Amino acid sequence: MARTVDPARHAARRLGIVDAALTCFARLGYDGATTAAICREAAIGSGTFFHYFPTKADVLLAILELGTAETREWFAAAAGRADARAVLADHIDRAVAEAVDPRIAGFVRAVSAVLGDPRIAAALAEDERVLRDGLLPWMARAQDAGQVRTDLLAERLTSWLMLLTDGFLGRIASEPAFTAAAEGDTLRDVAQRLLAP
Amino acid sequence: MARTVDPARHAARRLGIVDAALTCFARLGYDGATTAAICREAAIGSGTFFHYFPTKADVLLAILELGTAETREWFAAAAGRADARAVLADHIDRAVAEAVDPRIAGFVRAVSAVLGDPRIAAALAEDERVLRDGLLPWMARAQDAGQVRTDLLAERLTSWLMLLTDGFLGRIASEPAFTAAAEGDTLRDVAQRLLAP
Amino acid sequence: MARTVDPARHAARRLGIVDAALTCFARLGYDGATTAAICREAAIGSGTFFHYFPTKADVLLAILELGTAETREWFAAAAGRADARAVLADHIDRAVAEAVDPRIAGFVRAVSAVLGDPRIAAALAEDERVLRDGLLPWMARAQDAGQVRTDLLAERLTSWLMLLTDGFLGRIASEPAFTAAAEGDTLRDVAQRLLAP
Amino acid sequence: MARTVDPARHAARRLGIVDAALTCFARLGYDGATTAAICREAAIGSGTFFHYFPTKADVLLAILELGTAETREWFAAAAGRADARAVLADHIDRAVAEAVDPRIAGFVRAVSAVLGDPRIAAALAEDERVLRDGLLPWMARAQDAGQVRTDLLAERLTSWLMLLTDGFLGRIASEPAFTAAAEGDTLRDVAQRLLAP
DNA sequence: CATGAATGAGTCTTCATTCAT
DNA sequence: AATGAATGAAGACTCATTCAT
Repeated sequence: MARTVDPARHAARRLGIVDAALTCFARLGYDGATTAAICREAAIGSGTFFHYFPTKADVLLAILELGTAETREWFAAAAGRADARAVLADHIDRAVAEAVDPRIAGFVRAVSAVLGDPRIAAALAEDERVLRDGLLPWMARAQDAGQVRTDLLAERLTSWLMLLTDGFLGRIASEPAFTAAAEGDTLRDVAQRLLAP
Repeated sequence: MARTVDPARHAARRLGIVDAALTCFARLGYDGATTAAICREAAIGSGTFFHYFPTKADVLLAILELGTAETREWFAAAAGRADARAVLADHIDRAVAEAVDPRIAGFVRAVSAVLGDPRIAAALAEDERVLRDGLLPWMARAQDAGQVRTDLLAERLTSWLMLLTDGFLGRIASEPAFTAAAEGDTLRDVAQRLLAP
Repeated sequence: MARTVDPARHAARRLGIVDAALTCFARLGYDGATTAAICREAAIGSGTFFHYFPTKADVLLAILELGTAETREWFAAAAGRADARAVLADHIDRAVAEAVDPRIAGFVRAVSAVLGDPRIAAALAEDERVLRDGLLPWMARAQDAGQVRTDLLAERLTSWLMLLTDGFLGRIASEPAFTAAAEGDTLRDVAQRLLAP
Repeated sequence: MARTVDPARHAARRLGIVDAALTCFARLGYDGATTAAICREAAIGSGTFFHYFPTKADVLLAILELGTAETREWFAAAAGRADARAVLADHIDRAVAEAVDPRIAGFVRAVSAVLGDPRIAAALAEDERVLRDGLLPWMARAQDAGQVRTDLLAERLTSWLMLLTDGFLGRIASEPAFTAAAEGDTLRDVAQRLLAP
């Protein structure tokens, strides 16, 4: 009776749950997304759910960590590029591309409902930190290169850039006519206006 | 036959509950803010809470409606002013002033957790509508006066202005170092950059 | 400061509450009839209610005791009559007459929901006892006079007579077409058939 | 993939809850029978209760429907019999047999406390209807055969027969000395006297 | 005397989580 | 590994009752 643990199968199933949870969190909010609802969406039994995740909060953590990892990779890939301003522009593009998945905005909203949980607050802070740490050196370099304004510290400029992309997501969540596809160009323009020397 | 109606006392008590609820919602999120917690904060018994509000959701609605009413009044007071660009600028100032209460940002986050409730979704939509309907004519007038750019429709420019103020609140909620006091001037500057022809 | 306690006014008000309570109990059942509902029906404040009755159960007790007292008086008035069978017949007539108030049947149902309360169980038992003690001697006398069957003890015959009048009330409560007016004659006939030697 | 559905086990457990609820309703009335009390009686956790019944009212409905189904079956089995009067007599016997479970009378009382709930009112009306619809044709046939009196319409005679069996239950509930065993014969006799031409 | 605002004990119900199969 | 029946802690809300005015 050779148990074929098949890690690929395991990972696939896990991802299926993560995806179902993302859908449910986005649609119903964190508390509204009962584990039962997630299991229904993932077409699994509740037992299976807790076989893959010890806690409901852990799926949310997994989603957050997935995002954080992607961000980390994106900046890792950017390492070595020469044009700092271009990296910042590409970051905006990436934010627009991400916002095309309509669940993202809803999910971001859902997360804020659980900031009471310290693990989730930590994961969110980590996500912020990775993004900020990724952006900050490029912002500084762009300043050095005279590509962006220098009347504000790189730290604050970075915050404002993040304000822009976060606000972009928020608008998508609350205004049906406001879509990533239609407003992406304006986001690029506004970021340009924000950063312009 | 001494009627103890005293509407002033009633209103004061009601406001006390609203205030306690705002505090709790901001700190704990909607679901985290149990009615018990709100009652503790307001220093009342649970019975009293439900004497003033039929439902937990109704306090939240009351808070939202208070905000909507304030917005309505603000625009009512603005009616008749001549300089449209100045009205828009004052709106930004108002947003900054409002964001000085650190609970506001947390509250805004908490609300999004309950969008499943149709009454709350409606109240939030109404809040948006009142703000948008208040801003839109001024934006249009400012365009006519050549005070703001005309390459984007007034509707979209308004959305972007709202994106900015919402994002401002969001940043305050998630970044301790980002305060209304310190960043208010930058908000004014960025709005200026957004709108500049 | 001569306090005019005016006992008449007091009694009238008390009776108003009793009447409102009877209406509510009949319509809503004991638990369904909240003190708030009774106060609304009686057009008084909740404070006034508890000014007249220490407890919700006490109004119900008052209603029961009113009924018991009436029964007691009825039998007191019958004392000295000669024709036992006629007294029994008149008792049936009285039961029919009472059942004309459509609230009675509903009230009887409502009471059974509160038999858990020992005071109410006692009051109900007392009501039964008074009725039984009132009927029993007449039943015995009627047997002695050869007016009713003697194959069953007077005690059991009395129980069966009560079964008939209680069942009559129950039917009125559950079958809209079954009214005291329309079925009173049949009740008299069936009682006659029950008791016939 | 071992499915633990085992419908037999499920049905058994469900029945156990129904039985415990019947006991509690009979002893404590509907409102007095808290879900906690029922769970204690059934030796299950509160969660289990709501795993089987969405609502406390639903157990009561289940009990009622069980009774209605039994009645339906009884009349289905009687279909085709020749002697209508004998069917009516057997119905009386069935009523007596049913009344041997001392909880039945208490349960019947408890139900009347919840007639405010439209679902329960409907279920009770359906129960009545099934019984009446079952009895009526036999009563009519018995009249045609000259086995029962014809001075009252079959409908009214049926009501009176139901009055008798309901009153029988009521007496059992309120008079400890009045038992189904001891008074069953008298019920048969009184029914005979009621129906005799 | 009359009132109704305030109270909190007690209820039903939900839902994340465990565990035997 | 996968399942879903069982669990009980926790929460929203109701309502009889008290008491200051």
